[in-house]
Amino acid sequence: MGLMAAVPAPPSPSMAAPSAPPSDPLGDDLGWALGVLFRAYAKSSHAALSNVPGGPRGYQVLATAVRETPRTQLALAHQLGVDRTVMTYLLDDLEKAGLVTRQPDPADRRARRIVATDRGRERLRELDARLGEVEAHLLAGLPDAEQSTFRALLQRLAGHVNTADPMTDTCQAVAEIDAC
Amino acid sequence: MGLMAAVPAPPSPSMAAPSAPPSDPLGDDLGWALGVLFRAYAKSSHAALSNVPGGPRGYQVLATAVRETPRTQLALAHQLGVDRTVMTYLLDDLEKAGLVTRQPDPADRRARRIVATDRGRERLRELDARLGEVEAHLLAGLPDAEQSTFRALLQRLAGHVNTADPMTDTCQAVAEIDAC
DNA sequence: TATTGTTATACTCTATAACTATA
DNA sequence: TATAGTTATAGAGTATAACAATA
Repeated sequence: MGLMAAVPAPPSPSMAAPSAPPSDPLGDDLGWALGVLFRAYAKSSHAALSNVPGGPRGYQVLATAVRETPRTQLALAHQLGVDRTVMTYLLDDLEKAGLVTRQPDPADRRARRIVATDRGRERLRELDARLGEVEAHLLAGLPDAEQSTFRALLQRLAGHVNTADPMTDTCQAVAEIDAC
Repeated sequence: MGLMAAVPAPPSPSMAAPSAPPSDPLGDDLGWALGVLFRAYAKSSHAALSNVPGGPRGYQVLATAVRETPRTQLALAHQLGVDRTVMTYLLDDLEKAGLVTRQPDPADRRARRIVATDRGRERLRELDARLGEVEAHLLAGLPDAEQSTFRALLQRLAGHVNTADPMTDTCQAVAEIDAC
């Protein structure tokens, strides 16, 4: 049983991982492999997104602003799973960089709609191209056919995991833990 | 291009993730799926390891102490990819819990060899059982045959990624970034 | 009174540097 | 002088709470 390293909470991304799977006589090592792959992707995408204020999360905000109909800050925060106070900082920086603007919501004068600027749209195209390279490079160790297989299986798994109630599931899987 | 949420550095584990892949007209969404799966595993394993001081990293130290020949703190730190100062705190807690002991290195009086106690060995067995359940549950959305396929492909990918020089690779993948 | 967004404060975790003891 | 381990300090990043404007 491997377990990816440094799972819990890297405040500064301690993305270092064990260079070898902890001796696991029983065979496979899902946690370790998953952690290695995730960290590799996180590291590469972080580099690919050094262009965006806020890094990966700034990218997500920008992408949502470009691709979906304008949303309020709070809606954006919920959708992306970040705190609303963090969203404020993120938007401050993105707006300063001229990639998005805060516009008054005609229906609610408390709220602000986040819309991408032309510059933001253009920037997003660059970033998506870079991310495409990162993804391709991450899978480069596999022949094409197996890349497709892996992507498909991963997608299906993520769909299942995402659909299921996370907390219920966690407690089912680890029934003997009292904290649940 | 999805990109898992909150990639960079959750000081407190902001493990929240977008509940849906950012609209991606081009099809697949590797980053999002990888992030969802990783976070699900991180969350479940964190719960499964609430029993160990230091959480997932405490588990790794314990597992290494049990399964490999005794190592010095510094060797452990390098092997697991953590700072040596963090290793001190980790070992303080593990030793306080009676799971490992610091023993003098006969060859170097500066160094300490980390060895697991009987209690530590027993605890590790429990934890491995729990992690096994977590892994099984994570893959439960796939039929058995495809679980094996996924595990095998993931393992191969992790092997490749881990072998390649990470920094060189990152810069190759994102050639236009000056920071490299 | 409740809610959107902002600001200020405290907390968590990590990395940096300074210190002790050995080599 | 360099290294193993410890301790103290500062830093990055998040969450909590208090605040202003509006509903």
